[in-house]
Amino acid sequence: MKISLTDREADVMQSLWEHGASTVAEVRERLADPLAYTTVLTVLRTLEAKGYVGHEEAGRGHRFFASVRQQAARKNAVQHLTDKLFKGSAELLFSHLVSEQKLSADQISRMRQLLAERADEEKPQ
Amino acid sequence: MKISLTDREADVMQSLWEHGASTVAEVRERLADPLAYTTVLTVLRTLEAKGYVGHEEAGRGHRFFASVRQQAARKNAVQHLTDKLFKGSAELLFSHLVSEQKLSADQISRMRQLLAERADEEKPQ
DNA sequence: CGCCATCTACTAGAGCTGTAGTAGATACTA
DNA sequence: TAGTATCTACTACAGCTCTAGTAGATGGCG
Repeated sequence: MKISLTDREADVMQSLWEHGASTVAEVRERLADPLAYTTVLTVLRTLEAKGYVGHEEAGRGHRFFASVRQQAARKNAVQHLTDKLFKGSAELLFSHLVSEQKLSADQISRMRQLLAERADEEKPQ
Repeated sequence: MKISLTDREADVMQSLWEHGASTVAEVRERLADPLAYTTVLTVLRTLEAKGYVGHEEAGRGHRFFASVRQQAARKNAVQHLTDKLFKGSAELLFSHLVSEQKLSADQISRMRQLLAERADEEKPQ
């Protein structure tokens, strides 16, 4: 499944991924920007129409929940970025990250650790 | 300067970054999708209005050129993605890349190399 | 019971994106 | 020079994004 989120949709999905099934009011409270109640509802409806969110009855109102995993959305977005600006090369994106982002020594060492583990998996003995 | 490109704009910019100053016809030929001449021109005009592209007279027509660097556009895009889907953490994006993208042993070793160099710079002795 | 708060559904409108047509200028070509 | 190709400028329009208002249902409170 192809997942593509607009900026605002990403904000809302983030809220659902982090806090689980939520009412409109709850999502709204958590958003950094002050939006009208109906605005948040509209975004949720759009997300539902796209199939990324579902809802269940909950007393007076609805409770919305993410029906796609964050991992999947991330993967799609990274793929898209890679295609559009890094000629489809994840490695290019990677080296951009390493050279452009200001990384602390700690971060670098954690990344090296990750890669080392990864390399071990690839080539067990 | 904040750079934000739509999908189609990114295609066009890519063409300019790769091949340097170009006429509309040249850009058009290079695009993967078959677009009308005027469509390409419109995109270039939009890019110019946004300040990402400039042009100079060239005989009968114009020759357009990128006036922002690819590096800058990439940085902006990565930053945006990081903010929207990775809670602002470049490290999180990184570990996603390592664990989700299918990387060859070669790629992993090149990445490790990169990080090793980087680590040396951080902590010279 | 009548009022107020809360909620969803529907509607709306401005701005951006993507694509392209038409008009008019210009230049090459027979 | 008349015709054709090429180019830019201007206009257009559908679809998406973002935001929010209005109407109408429903439930709690005094």
